[in-house]
Amino acid sequence: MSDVGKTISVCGWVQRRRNLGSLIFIDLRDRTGILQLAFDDSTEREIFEKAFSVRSEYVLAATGKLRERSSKNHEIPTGDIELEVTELRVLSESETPPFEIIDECNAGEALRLKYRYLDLRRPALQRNILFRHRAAKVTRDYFDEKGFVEIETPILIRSTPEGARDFLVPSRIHKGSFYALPQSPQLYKQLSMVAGFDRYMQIARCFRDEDLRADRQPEFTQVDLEMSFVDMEDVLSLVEGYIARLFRELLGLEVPTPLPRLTYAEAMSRYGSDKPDTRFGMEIFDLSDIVSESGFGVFSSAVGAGGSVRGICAKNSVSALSRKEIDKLIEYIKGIGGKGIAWIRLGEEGAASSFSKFVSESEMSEILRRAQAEKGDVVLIIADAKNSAVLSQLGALRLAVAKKLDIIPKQKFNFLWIVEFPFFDWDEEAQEFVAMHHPFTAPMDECLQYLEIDKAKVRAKAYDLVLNGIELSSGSIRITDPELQNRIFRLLGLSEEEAHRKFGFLLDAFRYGAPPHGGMGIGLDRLVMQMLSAESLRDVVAFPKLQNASEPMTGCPDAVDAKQLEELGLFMRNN
RNA sequence: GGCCCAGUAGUUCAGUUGGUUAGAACGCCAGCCUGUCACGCUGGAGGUCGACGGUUCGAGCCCGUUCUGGGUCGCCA
Repeated sequence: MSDVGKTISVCGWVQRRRNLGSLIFIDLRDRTGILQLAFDDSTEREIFEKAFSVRSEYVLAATGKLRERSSKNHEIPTGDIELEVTELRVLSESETPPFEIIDECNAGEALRLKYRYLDLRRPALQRNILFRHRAAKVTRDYFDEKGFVEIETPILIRSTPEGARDFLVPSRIHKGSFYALPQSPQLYKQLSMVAGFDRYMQIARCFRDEDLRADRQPEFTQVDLEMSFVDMEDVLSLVEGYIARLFRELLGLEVPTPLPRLTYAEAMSRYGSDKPDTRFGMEIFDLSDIVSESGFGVFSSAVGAGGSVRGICAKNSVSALSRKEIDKLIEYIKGIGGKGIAWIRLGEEGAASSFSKFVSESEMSEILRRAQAEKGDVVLIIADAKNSAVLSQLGALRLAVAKKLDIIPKQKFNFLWIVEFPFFDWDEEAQEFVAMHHPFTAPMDECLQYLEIDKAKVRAKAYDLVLNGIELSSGSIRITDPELQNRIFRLLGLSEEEAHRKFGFLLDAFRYGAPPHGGMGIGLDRLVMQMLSAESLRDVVAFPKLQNASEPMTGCPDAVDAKQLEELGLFMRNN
């Protein structure tokens, strides 16, 4: 190192102190790494004693001369040098932390979140947060270069009771009225298009008052985009450029573009999911034609009732998927609303099946041929009178089996566009068609003719970007034609009056020259999580919430005092 | 709201069929140690076994209730 011999000052936290009697080493840590401080018989007595009294996580300022170590450590970048300390100040003492500040620390998440400021000192989390910073930087650079304008949209907005639950904020000035926190800047970015900012972007905080998951936080960050005078292809290729740039600059990986595409219908029939993980095969096959007349009533009645019988084939899994393990899978399927699983195990000593006594040999061999099953494989079959149930259960089963067999390759990034989403979604409870997307999503041009006649046939100009089975982003081309918009509102059972009450400001805006536009929102937290192969969003969000939506460090949410409630004109019911 | 898993030392965990004084590792404290780097060696402190109730001569262990955390389904246009 060229700096050897120089006198420098450093500040940082004590990672570790090694006391060898008349020789003390301290590993001083800051976010750039570790530097070893050395104290020996040449060190002034007073300083040596100070070094002796230092403990983990004390904050130190040390001055001294950099020198080569007499025995080097090749494990760390600064392993060749150390600081011969001539001045030492303890800037701050530290109590013993509740867990060790090391990457190998496996203290419980709740404890680590209670002391998040300590957790964040761990190099792994420091790296994640810095990585995220760089991702945000690349994002701004890319879209700036493409002519996008970053516009901040409000956090206190009008509640639009569509989709997820809103977080509400009571108004003091307008008692009894509430703001909502945005689920996304959707309406404002569309208004920005009307305002003539034909390329908008924002790294936007979004809020949804729904239950949490490992990949779902109540507040999250989205790279939010909207563009005027574009069609779907423009949006897709722009986002592909963004993804490619991000992976190139941050990971040194080339993401081949254009990214592969699947229609929603294809994704559902092959993977049983609108966000398929394509890092492994195990695609779904249809057995309905083979078993429609089957002696196995479960099969034939499912087909007869308009449903289907489909399966997946788990290659080389006969030892991993014992009957006991299959029973567990059956329990799992029952847990998500299924009736069960029919199975065939192709073991060394021949085939065993849960339904062989009900079907003919020829039927069985046809099933195996369709499954492309060979010795060592296990075929899992689901039958239901509802096609969508068969597919979604097999989709879930496919993932569960892949995890069980550990056949999902790590360090692989499979991007996938899902296009041609259905415009309407059949609501089983209400027995009616409801919007699958927000009501400003445009139907595909060739589907306009079916709007009133055959809702199931209508597809939307909507698209999702999926990465390794996780929905990263979704977007659409919007409706800007007031006539079509009113038609859609009617079809969704929204009266003109109601539509105007909810979205009047947007509809009004569209009367004054609305450019055709479309856009997308890309989940930054999820994207960064995937890029870092992190297990949970909590590894890439600096101050996340627990599964119960609380934050143990600050103790939020919490009750407020009576005066605050009174000012807001609110009262609490005691139950 | 449903289902599954886990709560034992500061932390991560072990704890046999219900049986004497509940253990380990790391961390912490003290002593020894001149080249460590996950330093080493010796010693020490540290526990309402999540809480409540029950069964039993006897409960960390069995039963019930409850609380907490995680995962998941519902939910997330």
